[in-house]
Amino acid sequence: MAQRGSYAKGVAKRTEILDTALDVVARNGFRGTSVKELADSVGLSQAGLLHYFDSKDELFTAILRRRDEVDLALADPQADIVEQLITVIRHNADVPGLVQLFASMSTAATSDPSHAAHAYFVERYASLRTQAADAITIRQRRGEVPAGVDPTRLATVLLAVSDGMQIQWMLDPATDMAEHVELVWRLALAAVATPA
Amino acid sequence: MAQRGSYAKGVAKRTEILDTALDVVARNGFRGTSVKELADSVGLSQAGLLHYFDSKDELFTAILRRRDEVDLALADPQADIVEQLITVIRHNADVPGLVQLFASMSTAATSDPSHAAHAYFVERYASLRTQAADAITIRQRRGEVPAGVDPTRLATVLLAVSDGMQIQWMLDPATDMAEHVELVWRLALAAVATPA
DNA sequence: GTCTATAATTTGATAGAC
DNA sequence: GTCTATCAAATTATAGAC
Repeated sequence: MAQRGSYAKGVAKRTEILDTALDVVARNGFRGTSVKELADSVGLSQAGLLHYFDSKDELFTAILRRRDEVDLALADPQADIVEQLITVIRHNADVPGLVQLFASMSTAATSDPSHAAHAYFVERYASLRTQAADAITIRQRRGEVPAGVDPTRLATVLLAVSDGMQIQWMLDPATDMAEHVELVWRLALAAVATPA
Repeated sequence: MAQRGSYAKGVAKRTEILDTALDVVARNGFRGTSVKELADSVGLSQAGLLHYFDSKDELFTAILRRRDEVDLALADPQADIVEQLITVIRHNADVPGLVQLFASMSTAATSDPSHAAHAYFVERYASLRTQAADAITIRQRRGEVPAGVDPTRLATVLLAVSDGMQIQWMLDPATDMAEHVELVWRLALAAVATPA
C-alpha cells in the first residue's frame, strides 16, 4: 500500500481533518471559530489538532486550500473557466459558513503581507485572473467578446463581482449571487462598442 | 450660541473624536485596532473614549457612518450617483486604513444580524442600490442603457464590483479600483443586446 | 466628563507526560 | 500522536473616585 509510513499517515490524517472541518465550518459558520471548537468536532483536543498545523491561521488557510481542491474536482473540466467560476459561486449559497470564512480571511490576509493566508490569496487571484483572461482572449478571437475589452481587466472585474456579491448575499441570502456575476458576463458578451 | 448645553457639547465632542479617528484609521490602518490605540490618538483614556460610545463595535460603526457623511459632502451633488460612487472609489486609494476597516466590518457585520454594524450595512446597501437603480432607470429612458437590463441588478453589481475591487487592491495597491468599476459601467452603457 | 483600576474572559500556543 | 495542564497575553467593559 502506498499509504505506508508516518509521513503518509500524517498527510492522510491532515486531509481527513480538513474535510471534517470543511463540513463543520460550512454549516456552523465562522464566527471567529476557535481552534477548540474545530478540535471537538474532529475528535481531538485543541493541542492534538494543532499538532497538524503550525497555528490557527495556518489551519484555516489549509481549510481554504482544501476547499478549492474540492471545488475544482466538482467543476466540469470541459467548461470555460468563467463558467466554472459561476458554477462555484452558485454552490456557495449552500455553504454559508465557507463564504463567511473566505470573506473574513481575505480581508484579514490581503492587507497584511505577514498573514499566514497572504500567499494563498496572492496565488489564488493571480491564477484565476490569468486563467480567466486566457479564456476571455479565446472568446475574443471568436468574436464573442468585443476586441476593445482588456481580458485581464474583465477577468479582474469578474472576480471582484464574485467577491462583492458574497457581502450582499450574506446581508440577504435571497440574493442570487451567480445571476449577478452572469449579468456582468453577459454585458461583456453583449457590448458592442469598445470600452478600454 | 447654538452649541449650548451638555447634549450639544456631547455631540460636538463625539464628532470631533470621530474626525480624528477617521484620520488615524485612514493612515495607520485597521489591524484589529484596539480602543486604547484610538483613545491615545484622540487624547483620552480608553474608558474616557468609551464614555461616548456604547462599545467598541458601536465606535467603529460610528466611524463608518461619519466617513459616509464626509464622502457625501465631498461629492458633486450635480453628478449621477454612479459617477459619485466612482469618485468615492477613486478617493479610497488614499485611505487604505478605511478600506480595511470597511472590508473587515462588512464581513463581520453582514453575516451576523446581532452585530452593532448590521443595521448600518443594511441601510447603506438598500439606500445606494435604490439611488443607483433610479439613476440607471433615468439613463435607460434616455436610451443610454439597454432596455433589457434590470436597473436594480445592475446597481447591485456595481456595488459588488466596488467592494470586490477593494480586496484585489489591498493585495496589490497598484490596481486601479475606479477604472475597473468604470469598465463595468461602460460595458453596461455599451451593451446592445438585452441581457436580463 | 474623565480617569484609575480591575474584572471577566477568551483563546492561541507550548511543555511535557504517556 | 494525543492529551492534560498551564502560560501568556490582550482587550473589552465596568465600577467608582474626582
